[in-house]
Amino acid sequence: MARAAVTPASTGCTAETFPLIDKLGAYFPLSAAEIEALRVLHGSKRRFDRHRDIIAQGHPYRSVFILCSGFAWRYKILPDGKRQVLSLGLPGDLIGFPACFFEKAVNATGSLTAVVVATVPFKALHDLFARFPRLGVALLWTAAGEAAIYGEHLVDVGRRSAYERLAHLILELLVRLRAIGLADELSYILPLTQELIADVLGLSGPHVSRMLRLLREEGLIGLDGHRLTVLDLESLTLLASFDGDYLTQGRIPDLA
Amino acid sequence: MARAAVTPASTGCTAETFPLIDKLGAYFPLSAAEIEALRVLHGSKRRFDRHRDIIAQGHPYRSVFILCSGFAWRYKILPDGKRQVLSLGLPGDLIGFPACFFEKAVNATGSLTAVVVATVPFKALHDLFARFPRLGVALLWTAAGEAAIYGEHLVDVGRRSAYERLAHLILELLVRLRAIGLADELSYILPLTQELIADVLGLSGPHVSRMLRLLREEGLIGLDGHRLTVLDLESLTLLASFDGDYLTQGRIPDLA
DNA sequence: TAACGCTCATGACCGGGGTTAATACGCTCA
DNA sequence: TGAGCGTATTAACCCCGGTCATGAGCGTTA
Repeated sequence: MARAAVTPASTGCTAETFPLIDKLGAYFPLSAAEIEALRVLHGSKRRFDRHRDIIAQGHPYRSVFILCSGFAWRYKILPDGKRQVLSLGLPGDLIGFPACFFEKAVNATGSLTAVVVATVPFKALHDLFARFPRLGVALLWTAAGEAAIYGEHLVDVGRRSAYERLAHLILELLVRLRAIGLADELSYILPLTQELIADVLGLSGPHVSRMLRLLREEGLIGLDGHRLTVLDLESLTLLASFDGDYLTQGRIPDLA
Repeated sequence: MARAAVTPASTGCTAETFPLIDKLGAYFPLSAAEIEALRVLHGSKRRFDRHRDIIAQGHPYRSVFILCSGFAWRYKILPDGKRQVLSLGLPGDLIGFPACFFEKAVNATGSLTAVVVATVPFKALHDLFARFPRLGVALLWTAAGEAAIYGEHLVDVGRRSAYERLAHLILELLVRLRAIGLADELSYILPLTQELIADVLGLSGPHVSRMLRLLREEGLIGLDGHRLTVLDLESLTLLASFDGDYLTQGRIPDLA
């Protein structure tokens, strides 16, 4: 399944596609009316350059954003300057959750690359639920998927060694990027700097560098610029105790 | 606001109350029909002794559980035996999420104390959404609250020292338990063993013991058996860089 | 009352990973 | 072509917190 190399510039779909619809459609077959309603939801699009705040901590938001293209991150900065990345947003992900449910956003969300987001007023979301309850369930389903990812990240940071964490993140990104057509069978453009990887995994920059070198020396991965290639999937999977089930959200409850 | 001492045996409401309804009602005023529907949802109750699995990892579930009384935890055990607690369930919390959206539960959920749970078939939840879309939004709201808690836990484990983590957890539990009437102004019965605290915070048992001693020696907390008392709220808050906003989910979107 | 198990306490040891700093390697932009 | 910045690499040092071990306290069961 060879694909043309994905350049960092084209991280995601174009502004004309609807990755969220693709994603929900994979959960259960959408009716024409549902698809149309979701399209309408994408009405007002907005572009951000890289390294901008889409959601600023402490500000009020009455909207959710659908990430149409590009990468985003949710993060928190502590008073002493330490930073922790809470989640990585890929095209098709909903961002602005949970911020929209709070008086003031508890976390900031920013663009990692240039991004296009569709702004969905909370009210529109609520109306959508009223008209298409199945879509409400579907959104709960995506929230469940995110919760599962959080869980693995907690295990990473709490109980895995730096070496294992890195292996786990590499595999998680491989699976997630592959699901949206942004990775080849065994390789992808790493959309993160080492500094950011460190803040995802609760490590320091230099240590990420050390562990990446080790993974290279052990022949588990190849790294050429930002192009990462998994060389020994089996060893990496074992090392990280990686079980991709939490990412392949295959369950289809009886909504017929 | 003095309350009778809460003994570990009576952790939560009786089987006749509906803490989830109280919780949602605090979000926005529920109609009589909505309350009635939620009551019906509590139809089939089930009791578990302490230290049982309510949800076993790898098994399929087509239900959500409302925790009516007692404490629960969601956890993951790694192949090498290490354990990480992913979340703590208090009365009024929904458990079985995200398990019910997966073919096989990705995490296990167990009872910490004796518990009473109401079993809610996924189908019933879906029907509820169809009839009362506002309740669907309300459930998304509770999911948002959980997501915020996860975020803080990630920051804890990733970027705070053991001492700070402990302070943060103590304050989080104070606020959460107070919200459901299970804590006094500044003290509560700690529903966890030190071993479990360690697995929540990504630490070792002995180190939790050391840090608790330090907190006591510094005069920040008192600990008599399992009764924990916050002696210096201000210092503790500063130390943990604790901002309870993420727990007081006060936002009421326009659902009128 | 003794035996058992669970939980907590505390000490000795040491290793993983943080910190700091210096250097090198590209980019982009003049 | 070089200045300047962001990013990656590598080394020296050392501390936080894990591991292992021992023992105490205490409730439960026989």
